[in-house]
Amino acid sequence: MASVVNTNSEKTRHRILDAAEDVFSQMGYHDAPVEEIGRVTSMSKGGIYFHFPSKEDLFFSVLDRLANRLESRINRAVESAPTHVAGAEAAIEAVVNALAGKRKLARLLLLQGYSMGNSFQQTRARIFNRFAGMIERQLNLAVESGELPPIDCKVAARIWLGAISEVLIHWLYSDGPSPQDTLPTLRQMFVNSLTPARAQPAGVA
Amino acid sequence: MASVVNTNSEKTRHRILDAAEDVFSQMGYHDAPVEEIGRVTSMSKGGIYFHFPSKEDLFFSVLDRLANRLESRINRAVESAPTHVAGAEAAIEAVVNALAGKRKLARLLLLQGYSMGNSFQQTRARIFNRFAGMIERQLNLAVESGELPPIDCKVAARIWLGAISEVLIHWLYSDGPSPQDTLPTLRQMFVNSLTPARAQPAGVA
DNA sequence: TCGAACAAACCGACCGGTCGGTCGGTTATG
DNA sequence: CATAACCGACCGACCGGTCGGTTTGTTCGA
Repeated sequence: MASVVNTNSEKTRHRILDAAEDVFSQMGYHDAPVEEIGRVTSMSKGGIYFHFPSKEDLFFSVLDRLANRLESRINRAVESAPTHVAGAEAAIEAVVNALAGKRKLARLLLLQGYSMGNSFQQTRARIFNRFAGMIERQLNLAVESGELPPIDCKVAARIWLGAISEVLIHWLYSDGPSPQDTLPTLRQMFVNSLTPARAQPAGVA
Repeated sequence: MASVVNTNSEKTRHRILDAAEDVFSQMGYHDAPVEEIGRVTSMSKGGIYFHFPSKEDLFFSVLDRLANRLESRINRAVESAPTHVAGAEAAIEAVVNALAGKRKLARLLLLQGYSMGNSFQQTRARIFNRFAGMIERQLNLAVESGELPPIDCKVAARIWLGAISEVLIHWLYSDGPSPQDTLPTLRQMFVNSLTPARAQPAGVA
């Protein structure tokens, strides 16, 4: 959170980014006219285009800022975990905790970009790869240190990234209870999935 | 697969749906002009609007048809499974198998709708709920029959729906190998996640 | 068997509205 | 007074949907 250059211009940039975060998360990329962001910022469209070269660029900046915040939060959670498995667990938990209760940010990160069309896919992939990579790294460490039996950490990370993402999205769509309620189950299944099961109780062939 | 009324009109509807499937999956909802679907169908925009009341309606029809096909495919897979756990497993596998190698359909189902904006969310939720419900039902049966210890089947189904969805999406973005290669890991982790783990090998607190 | 009469299917020019981006001009700032 | 910051009218392109009109198919009476 350093590197905050307090130029006036820099402050305005932040004001615009804040407003864009709101507007994009509520209306989605496509349905959010730049003028609306101007309205929230009390600034004209031209003013915004003075600070950002294009609407796409503005949106990407918003996403990057959000992803960075989330990433450092995850890192903090991972670092204070006692084991590597616990680290991976903590990473997952951190994402859920960070986005639960903040519908706006969750919507923004998980849904509202797609309306940009195919040029969004690259960015979506980049962001998800970052998070998948963080989980994967923890799993790899856990395997190397003998905490876990050898598994395909790449796929495992992807699976669990998808799991939390879908849990969050489902929460966004259906005004259900907080996704934090699912954390016990999520945690349990996560740990189980990484370690070989006992022999099945009474399974048929 | 019955109820195929061979009216000429009905045939044209199908032709349009086929074309729309192609066009939407390649360009996404928003970036696909109705005229483009007309071009593929060798029909004018007006002609298409004679058969469908709106672009949205057309898109929903395409999605429904696809979801129905997928659902019956899953049902067939589930029915021929020996146990309920195997049934859930088969459901997951069926989705992956059905969409692997068919990028077009996968893109359509998993990505290209979002560009419609907020009115898509309802439909997305409906479709995903259908599939989550199918998995959930199998898990419930497995718990009731004693194949599985009691677990939160709703959340578990959601988790695994998210897992396969993310695996597929990742495949769509990165020109990686077929997602069928991940099936062994997917299967293994799925089964493990449902049954309690052995005591951890050497875990710290 | 033919063709008038009617309807279903289809055409494509056009309308209306939106919105990203531009640019000449105006106001703050140092 | 020079430069950065900002304004907002305007341009140009796009596209969903409409509608008057043409074509194609069907029916039915003579």
